[in-house]
Amino acid sequence: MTLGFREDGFLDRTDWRILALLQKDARITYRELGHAVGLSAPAVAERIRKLEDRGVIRGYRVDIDWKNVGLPVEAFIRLTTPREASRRVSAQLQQIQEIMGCWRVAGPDSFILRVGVSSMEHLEWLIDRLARFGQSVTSIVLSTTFAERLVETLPMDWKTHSPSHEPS
Amino acid sequence: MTLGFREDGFLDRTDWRILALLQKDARITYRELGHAVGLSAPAVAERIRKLEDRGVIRGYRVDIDWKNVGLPVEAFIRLTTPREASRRVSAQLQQIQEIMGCWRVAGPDSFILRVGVSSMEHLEWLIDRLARFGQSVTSIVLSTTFAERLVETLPMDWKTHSPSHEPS
DNA sequence: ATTGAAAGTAAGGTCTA
DNA sequence: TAGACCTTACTTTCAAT
Repeated sequence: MTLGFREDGFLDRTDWRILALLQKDARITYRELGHAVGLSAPAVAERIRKLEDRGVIRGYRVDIDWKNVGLPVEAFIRLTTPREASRRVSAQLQQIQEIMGCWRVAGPDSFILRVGVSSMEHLEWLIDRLARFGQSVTSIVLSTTFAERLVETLPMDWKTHSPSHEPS
Repeated sequence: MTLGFREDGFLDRTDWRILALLQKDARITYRELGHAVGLSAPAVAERIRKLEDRGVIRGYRVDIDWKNVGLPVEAFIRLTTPREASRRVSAQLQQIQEIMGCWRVAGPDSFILRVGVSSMEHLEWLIDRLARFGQSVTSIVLSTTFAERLVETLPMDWKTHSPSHEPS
């Protein structure tokens, strides 16, 4: 049975299969993609074009292992700044090359930063550099369980089963 | 003139230019890439193959805007678990679809999670589900300054200028 | 379905250690 | 001379009208 056109109001089952394959390998050809989902290459290309137009697909990125390019130390830094400074701080944080990701968050912290550095000495330098924006707390990454989950469909079962029913 | 063979002991200038272009668009053709860096397509393909073999390039991923696919709420959750439980917890966290990224960190926190959910109610459910692993602190993302920096070369100037010399 | 573009393969040239 | 790196030419596969 087919089932599942617009299951979630947005993407049908074929769209999700295409997205799953593109998450694994964004350089896959339309032909292979079509073969995998049972469509012609032009049909797949058209679907992908629509996903791009709708803003679902933002682009395609190479996945670089920074620890193999001289940035072996990774950390999260949460930064607390004076509330009124956040716009200015945000602009300045963008100038700092070591910051790989930067999010403004609600709560006592102002920003969460994901950083990549070449050494502990380098990290120390970075923390000192951030000091003038406010207080920071650094958590050095010991290991990455996963940095990017493969999402094959929306999590939809959460309403049906209660957390307390799960096995320990 | 060429210049820059193994400037940093790892990648030469051409490798970095290729990586920069692949970060912007991982589906760019070898021909375009070659044109941009002044090489033939097979030469570029060969360089990329070597970067893959060396583990610098891990793969190619589609960049999906999850807020356009039914996951409008993003948050970071730091989770503190009993030390001895971390291996078991790590395995169980992988089963939770809502967790988009999961890192084991040093310090008082055990894990940092990046999650994507469909609603505040969904987030509440997730937090409850995480409760049995230990204590959690949730920071809801207000805005993303940037989630993935374009890295065009290694940050190498950090040793030369002191943080205190920067403009305010 | 046809046609141009891209990828993959093979053969050969240059430079350097 | 061996190897790293490049080029051109050719064949096969892919994308798009």
